[in-house]
Amino acid sequence: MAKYNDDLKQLDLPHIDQLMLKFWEENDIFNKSVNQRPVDNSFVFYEGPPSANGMPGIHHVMGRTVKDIFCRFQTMKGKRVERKGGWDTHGLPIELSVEKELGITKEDIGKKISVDDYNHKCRETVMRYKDLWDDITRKMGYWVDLDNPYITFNNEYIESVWWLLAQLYNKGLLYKGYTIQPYSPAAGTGLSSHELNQPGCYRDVTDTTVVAQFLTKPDTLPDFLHGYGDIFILAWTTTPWTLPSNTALTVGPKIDYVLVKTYNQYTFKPINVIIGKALVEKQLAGKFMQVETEDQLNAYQQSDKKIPYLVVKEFKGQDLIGIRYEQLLNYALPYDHPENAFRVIGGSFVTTEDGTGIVHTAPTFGADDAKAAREAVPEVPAMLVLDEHDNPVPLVDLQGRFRKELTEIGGKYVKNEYYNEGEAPEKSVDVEIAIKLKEENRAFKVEKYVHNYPHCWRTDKPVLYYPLDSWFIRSTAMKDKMIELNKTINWKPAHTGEKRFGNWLENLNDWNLSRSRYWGIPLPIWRTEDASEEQCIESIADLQVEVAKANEQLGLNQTVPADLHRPYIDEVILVSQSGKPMKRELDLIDVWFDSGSMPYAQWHYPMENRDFIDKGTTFPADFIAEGVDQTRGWFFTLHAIASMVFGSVAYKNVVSNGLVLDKNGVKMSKRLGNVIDPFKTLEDYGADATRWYMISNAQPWDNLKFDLDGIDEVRRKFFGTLFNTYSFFALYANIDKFSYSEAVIPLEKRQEIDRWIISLLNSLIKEVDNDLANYEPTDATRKIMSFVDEHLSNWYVRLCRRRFWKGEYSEDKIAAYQTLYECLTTISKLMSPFAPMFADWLYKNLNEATGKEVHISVHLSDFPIADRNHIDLALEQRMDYAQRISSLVLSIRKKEGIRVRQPLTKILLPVLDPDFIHQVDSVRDLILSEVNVKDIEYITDTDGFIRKKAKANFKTLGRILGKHMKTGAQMIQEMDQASISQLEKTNAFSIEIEGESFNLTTEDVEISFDEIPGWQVATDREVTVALDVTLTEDLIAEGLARELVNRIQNIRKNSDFNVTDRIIVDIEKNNIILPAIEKFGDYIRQEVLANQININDNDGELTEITEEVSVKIAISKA
RNA sequence: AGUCCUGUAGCUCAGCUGGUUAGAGCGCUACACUGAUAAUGUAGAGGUCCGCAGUUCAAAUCUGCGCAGGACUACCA
Repeated sequence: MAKYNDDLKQLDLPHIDQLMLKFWEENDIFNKSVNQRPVDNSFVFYEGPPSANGMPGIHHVMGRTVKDIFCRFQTMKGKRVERKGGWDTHGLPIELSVEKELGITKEDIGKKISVDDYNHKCRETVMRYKDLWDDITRKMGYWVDLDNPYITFNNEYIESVWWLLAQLYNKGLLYKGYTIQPYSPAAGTGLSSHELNQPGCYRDVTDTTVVAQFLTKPDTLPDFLHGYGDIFILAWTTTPWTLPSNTALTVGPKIDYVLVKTYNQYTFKPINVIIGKALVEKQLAGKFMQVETEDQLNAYQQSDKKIPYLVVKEFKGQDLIGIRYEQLLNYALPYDHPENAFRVIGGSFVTTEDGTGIVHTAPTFGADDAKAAREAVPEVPAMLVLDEHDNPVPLVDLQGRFRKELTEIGGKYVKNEYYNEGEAPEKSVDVEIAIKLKEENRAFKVEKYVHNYPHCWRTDKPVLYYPLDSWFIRSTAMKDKMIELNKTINWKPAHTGEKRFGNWLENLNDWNLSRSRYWGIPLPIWRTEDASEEQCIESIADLQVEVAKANEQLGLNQTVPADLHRPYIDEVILVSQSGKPMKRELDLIDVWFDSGSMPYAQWHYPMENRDFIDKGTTFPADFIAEGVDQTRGWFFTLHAIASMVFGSVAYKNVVSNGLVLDKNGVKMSKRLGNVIDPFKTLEDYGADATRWYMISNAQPWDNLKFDLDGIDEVRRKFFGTLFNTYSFFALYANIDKFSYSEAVIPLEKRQEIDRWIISLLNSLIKEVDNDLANYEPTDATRKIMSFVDEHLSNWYVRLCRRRFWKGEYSEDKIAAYQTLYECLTTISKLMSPFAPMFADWLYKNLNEATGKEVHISVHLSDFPIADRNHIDLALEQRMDYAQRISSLVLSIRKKEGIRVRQPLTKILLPVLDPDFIHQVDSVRDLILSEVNVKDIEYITDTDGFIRKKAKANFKTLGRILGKHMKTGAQMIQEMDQASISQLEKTNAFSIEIEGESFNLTTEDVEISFDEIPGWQVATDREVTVALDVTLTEDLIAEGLARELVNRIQNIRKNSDFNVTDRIIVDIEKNNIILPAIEKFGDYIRQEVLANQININDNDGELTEITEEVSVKIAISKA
């Protein structure tokens, strides 16, 4: 017969990994596991594409473990779970690494290196670490189809993306518009936030700053500001060149402001100014001096050293909203709704940290400004004027120069840094504007100020925040739909979806799609030069038609390029309806759009596989999982595209997992040298222990403090225990040749303990199934661990050991084998999603010996189904009693210093509830053998023998007693024995508090045992145990007999006897132990498999039996 | 700066809708067990449940304000 594999003498997880990986590959288990499930019963999973441009880290092992668990689980539940791998291949990191490698900068592209060569280099680089990725994927046991991955740079992929963009375009959701972006005039390009975050970009610079006085229009002032004459609002700026573009002032609605009477320090004219209350002292410092009366104020002379000021009024920002003011520098007016400009509006971003608490707002040059202006009702227009072609433009051109509208400063650069060396004027425009304002009594204060300002990493010159032309997706138009759809998604954890993602959707901005780069998906929009006509291409076929049309009408000879990337695609010229040539908009699209398109583009939808999406076979996903950092990344782009193009969610369940930190909770970084090498970890500890540790230690969405010692603990505690249990089983099953060939012994014919562990096992199946269905992997692992360790190993196996090694191959023995076998195979299935290798090793070892199931791998088997009929909660409860009673008895023994091998006569169990006796009686024998006591006696008549005590049940009483709770609890605590008896008998007791009477029932009072005079007592919640510790001669002899058995067994073991060898024992004569041999000789012989015991002198080992007695014992084979 | 998360024993974590001795594992200390043995059991020590205030008869749990750590987003007149 087939034997249970016992090759491994001790647990070696990395070795098991190797065995299983080889087995899986040779037998194509992954594909089989997918293909054996029906096509029409799919569980859709999307793989978020990693970039193979970087090395895989330990956090990838974490993320992929989460994915793998649920995919494997659903597979075992009968679902077909296709797992198409994918690679993210575009984007800035790839460009940067190529540039670094070639030693070039962006400026060199098209000069030192052609765009063509550059893109080729990107294409090569992007898969640099693919082998390492494939390797880690395999070694960690992550099942994903790496043979047919989607790759975002493939033409098919790009074509699908184009189609999606065209859908958006056709719905009017794609538009070209302005947004305020960091812009480098010297380089003539916008900068991404990534580029701004390069080291050294933010630098301290000294700028001329102005606190300007904006003159309010009296008829728009609120009543409380009437009667003071001219009132100015003070606003501070570090960029005076933006003042001509001012169209609003922003206040914080909740901020306190004051009206201050004082004098202008440059013109000495009396003025009234509005300023943030918290900033009065800061702005009116130095030359200024606070006074208390009008007289003191009026007494001011120009020659005085200090300028007095008087605070006359206080109010909230809210009260200022709506005030209109005269334009500060009237070079130009906004072309659009100029009547809505020059007002006070509210904004939440206003602080009183510095400045005046009122923000000069120039929507053309500040993102916050633009936002506040847009949100105001009515909208505040930006300072845009119409150029020669009637296009709206800001007052500063793309080179960073003022437009001609600004007369005397027109044509000048807004920053002196933008001039070529030696050409900068003495006075910057900032200074010129400051002087002008001073002269016009519009400057409250002008001073130099040092602040941190971003610089372009290519030109070293300051960045301008500038409205740039970009292509946008009008996601705001679909905001409500996205919010509504989001509510149907099951987020793990929920708050990531409700709060983090929900808030993000609430505050959604239009999606800036444009990137001025080279390596990415080109925007498929062609335009005429005057932008009057344009076309969005939705497929290669579409492009072919248009190219042919253009060739014909424009007399060209173009073909559709074989590669849809730049620069080839840029050379294609199309023709407009009116016959004009159209060129492609040079932008690439945001790489995030690439990855958000994967549900469709991975199948080259809709050019192929239309049904996959249209019939819902692969859309939406049932499940996706990535790091929380993808909330606004992949999770969003998937959601946005699905919502906008298909009106659907892209995924129904999403797990966002946390970060993997080092063991001290510090982020892993190369610099700190605390990075964990995933390859080495897997090699040292094996994939299963690593995976199990990661999942069981913390919920996936909590950050994981990764500690290698934790993996080792999991290995010892869980895998070690399970391995030992299996080894134990295999050892005896091989001896007895148990191969599950006998008929299944019905549960009712098995022992109580068998039914108990089977009951627990079925409860466990139910729980684990439930947890996995609800994306709660951590709970599931913890429950499996607790079952294996606490119940299976430390109770079932421990108590049943004798059944396996003792006696004939009886029905009871077979029942034990069947029971343990069932537990082990079931555990192998339950754990297989988490620990696929060990689980399969275990399953195969068991199944190959019995041939019970047809599957050659656990991963081809079905997930166990809990059998309700096998769950017996009463049984589970009484076994719990048994465990607790045993534990209490052992603790009394310990306290009394009585060894477990010393038998005792009886346990006393006080009983409150007749059912308790019944329950304990069924597990009586287990308890007695476990604690080596001969009998259990129940005490029901407690009066006078056992004292009871009463304690309030706060939960029920709280409602009845309310504020009298404290007094009531005290009174119940003090109930005497008679009162307790009365309550028990009549189920009624009344107490009186402050004249009020309350009727209590037994439900309101918890009664427990206090003490049994003269006995050793231990209590665990409602269970109380007393132990009779009297020793008789017989008991002592029996105890010694057991000591002898133990010593002889040790000698057997040390002498390397086989478990089945019969022996002869020689024991030196000793009067103390003689009674033990006389009275319990049979017992001893039976236990140690001795044919005879001789009392004689022998040259055996001197062996200590008790502290007082040592005798020589020799054994030999019979 | 905003949004969100986390804060319980030396360490890693449980603690459901508020209920009175706040738990587990590891580690530590002591003892025991020994045909699962590079295992195992029992016991012990170890906690201002981040702080403060509030709601309540009752707060680790609910509310507010802070503090510390982290993530994301935005970058500031």
